[in-house]
Amino acid sequence: MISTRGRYALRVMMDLAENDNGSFIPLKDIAERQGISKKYLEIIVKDMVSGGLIVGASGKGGGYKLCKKPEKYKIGEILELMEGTLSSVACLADKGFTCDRRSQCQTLPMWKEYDKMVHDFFYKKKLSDLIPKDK
Amino acid sequence: MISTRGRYALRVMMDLAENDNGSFIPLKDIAERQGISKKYLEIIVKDMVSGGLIVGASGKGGGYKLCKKPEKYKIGEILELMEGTLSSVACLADKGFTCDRRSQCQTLPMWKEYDKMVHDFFYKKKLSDLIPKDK
DNA sequence: TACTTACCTACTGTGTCAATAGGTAATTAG
DNA sequence: CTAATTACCTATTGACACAGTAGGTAAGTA
Repeated sequence: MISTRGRYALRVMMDLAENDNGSFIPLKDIAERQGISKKYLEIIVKDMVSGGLIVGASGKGGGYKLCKKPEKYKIGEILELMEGTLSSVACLADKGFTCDRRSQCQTLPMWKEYDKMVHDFFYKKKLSDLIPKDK
Repeated sequence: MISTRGRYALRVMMDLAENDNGSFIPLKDIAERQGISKKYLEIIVKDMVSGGLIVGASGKGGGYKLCKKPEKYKIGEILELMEGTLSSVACLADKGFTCDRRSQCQTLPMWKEYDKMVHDFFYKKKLSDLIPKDK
């Protein structure tokens, strides 16, 4: 289940794309437009900065800005950064996961097939796909 | 992320299918074969009975049994029963969920598309698809 | 009657989710 | 230089789910 972290991050990205005017956009504005607690968004946006999705600038005139064009962002990279993984099961999500039944596991192929489908779905979609053009 | 409830339930179903000999199979045997705590399985299996996936019988010679042929079970129905929902977001999972942004939500179509894809994937797969034929 | 098996209630430790609270550091406008 | 603005930081909280464990009761068979 996609949590608010991923969903809010997506909305922040969309808000930044839709309200882009070349300068930085304060979080206060985003929070008000989106109807999300600014305090909570701070945590989310912080991770988006450290994850390289957006850039932040302190001080007056500061705020946040996309660092790529909306069509360059894949929805998958946004969700994966915020959710940690898009994998359906622990044995595929954790890199160092060990399972002594792995070789004989009869469900693993299905989970792999599922994971690939999910990955493809979200990596085919771009941030720009979510924004109405007639704006 | 699919939890142990769903994954273990799947393994119990497969175990029942593979070891079917017409009579009831004790949980003890299943737990040993699968390497899962019997105590924990009790909780899971209880819900599988009340959900109508399998039938249980008490007393000596008791245990559990499938109530349909393996090819009649859809993986989706098993997972959905155990996980509560397969939906990706709360606004689609909860029936009584209200969101005042629903009408203007720009991500909802994507979530709906995703949910449909996931649903189709797991409802196309049958329990029998997971069992090797050369057994 | 003894044995086996499902079924029931209760509890626990760990972790995540979704925030809230109260600060500090950086930057700019006046 | 000062005040205002803004990002950024640490800590805490309550609720809840996850993954079990523990110990008992009811049901059915040999």
